[in-house]
Amino acid sequence: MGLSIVSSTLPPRGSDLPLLLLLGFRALIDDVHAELAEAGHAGFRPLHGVTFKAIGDGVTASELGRRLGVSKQAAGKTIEGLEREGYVERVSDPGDARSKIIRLTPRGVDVQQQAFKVMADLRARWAERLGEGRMTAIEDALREMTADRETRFDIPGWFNG
Amino acid sequence: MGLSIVSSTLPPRGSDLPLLLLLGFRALIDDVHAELAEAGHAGFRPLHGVTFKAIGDGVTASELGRRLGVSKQAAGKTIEGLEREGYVERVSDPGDARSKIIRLTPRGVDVQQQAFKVMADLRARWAERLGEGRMTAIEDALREMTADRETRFDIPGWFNG
DNA sequence: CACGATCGACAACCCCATTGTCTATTAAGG
DNA sequence: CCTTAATAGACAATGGGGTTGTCGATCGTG
Repeated sequence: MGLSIVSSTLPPRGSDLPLLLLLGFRALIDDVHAELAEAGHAGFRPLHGVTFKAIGDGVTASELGRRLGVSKQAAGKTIEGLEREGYVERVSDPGDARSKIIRLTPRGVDVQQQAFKVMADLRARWAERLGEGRMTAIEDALREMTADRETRFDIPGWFNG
Repeated sequence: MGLSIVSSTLPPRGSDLPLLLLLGFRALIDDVHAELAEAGHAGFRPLHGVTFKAIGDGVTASELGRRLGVSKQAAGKTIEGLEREGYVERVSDPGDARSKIIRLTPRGVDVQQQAFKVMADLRARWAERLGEGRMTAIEDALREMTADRETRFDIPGWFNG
């Protein structure tokens, strides 16, 4: 009875690397958003972060949908939410009367800058604990192992299937 | 014009650690599921993997809902899907007439074993490329930095908000 | 200037998760 | 025992978020 925690299907040694990467990612993201919440951006979610990355310097709703792996209508809904909270705005494209360009507002840029700063701070804290050598070794290793992969932003659809 | 790729809000050095961890995680998971698809488990999604982890050696629908951070009804729906594909089964709890225990079928155990094996293989491939020393250094570092965090399974709700 | 493609808006639909309610069962205490 | 509070799972009603489909306006190309 007391051994019920020992599964009949023991995972082999070395199979926990994905979990470790996920845990590390989550730890950082959680810390970032805890800080953002204190800075007056409590409604800002991890998903918004990748949306910001997908927006970049400005995109149309259609293009954003493609990048996020959802329909343009779904992207439009996401935009509405961010617009309501004052993070993004939609302006007419002077070069294309059909398009409206979605871009970050000053408030949106502010969150992004703060997020970047917190991430850098957290990275520094990790480096302090691990040593700068080990820290850069990890980053270099991850860069090397993911060099052939393109950065994709369709996280929810990818994970949930 | 040619510089439009340079954003006006440059991310500071070191702020890409979360992205690197996410990319590494995704790379591994994508490779795992590519292999699983070839082994006759094409319908098996990343979300199913964390569900399996949450199921462990057997849980009730209510407990599974709590672990996944969703309602017990939502957990029930997820179970229905996995049941339909033959990965899990629900058996009456001999010790509690109210409960039905959800647990992996032999087919479910098979996917899990294969997934574990592929993960270990991928880890070995990484180690081959990076050197065993750097590989274990990464794992140790990640374990150290996430030691105080508990493993949670509420990924979708956590990320999407 | 004609034609096909694309943008965004609008509408209808659907899936999934949520809350609320119900019955059966369990566990704890008088 | 017997009462009472808590919990498991089934069922129903609701709502949000996503999808497809359609439309007029605009762009690009030949």
